[in-house]
Amino acid sequence: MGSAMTMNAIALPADIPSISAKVDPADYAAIRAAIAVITEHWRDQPSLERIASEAGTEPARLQKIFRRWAGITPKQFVQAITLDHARNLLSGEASVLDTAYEVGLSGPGRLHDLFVTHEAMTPGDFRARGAGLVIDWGFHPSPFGHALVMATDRGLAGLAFADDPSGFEAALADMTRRWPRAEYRENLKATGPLARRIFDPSRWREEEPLRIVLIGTDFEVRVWETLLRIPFARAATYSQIATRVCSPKAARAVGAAVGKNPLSFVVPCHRVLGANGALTGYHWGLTRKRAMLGWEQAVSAA
DNA sequence: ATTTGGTGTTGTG
DNA sequence: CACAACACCAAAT
Repeated sequence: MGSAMTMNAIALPADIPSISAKVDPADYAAIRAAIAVITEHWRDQPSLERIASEAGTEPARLQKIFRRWAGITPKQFVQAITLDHARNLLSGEASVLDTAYEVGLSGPGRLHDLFVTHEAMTPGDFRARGAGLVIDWGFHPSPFGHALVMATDRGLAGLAFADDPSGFEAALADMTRRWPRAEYRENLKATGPLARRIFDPSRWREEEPLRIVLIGTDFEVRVWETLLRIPFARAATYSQIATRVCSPKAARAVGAAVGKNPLSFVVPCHRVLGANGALTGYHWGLTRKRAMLGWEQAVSAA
């Protein structure tokens, strides 16, 4: 970890507002450990006892909090993340993206998604107009660890993750580095409602779309827009996205752009897999990517 | 199983 | 302007 960035004095308020979902976010640490174990050993279908012991938890407690988090048991989760299953996410039919464009973001019979309206800001715009841009930020609990929410008055601009408070500084530095000219201020009052809404599917409403601001190059923004068309609990490959945005050969360029997505989860870069169904990479850790995919499977099965 | 060669975009000098 | 780096991919060892 580089220490050139001295981002001291991150105030940690005592009263972190908790999200209203049925998930107790404090348990994510145990859940994350369990998922890490599962990720390592899913090939040999580990038992609940083994998962719990290797994760340093009691089986009964793990069963309970995991179920509250995902709606399914750790054992079912093991089945949900096998390679075969990941391949199934990639479309049975033509292409998830093709059908998404035909049907629209959310059609009948398809799960609702986090409705989003976006406006793009090119780096040029940002430099010119964003000279006085103020970004409010705050850490909030989420089903995937502590979430760093960053917002402007024009909408949500950044979403990052940290496993525990010791990672806050790094996460914040990672994000502020992307828009060096902006002015940052901690403001939980502004970011709290966004955090609550983003991670609670029951609050996703078509009538009140979530406003987001995409700050990136032309190409990057086009890639991120395409990601928004991948339906909930489904997945697409890098080359499918490349075909849509540019040329099928551009898969690698797409990978680079996907990796720079500043709005993880909201812009669902976790739904992009390699051509063989393997999870290729994730800026905030492959474990978290698996957690998000598994969580979506569980939520959509309900 | 691993290696290789072809790719588009971006950041750096 | 050139060049390396990249969350890729298919084909050839």
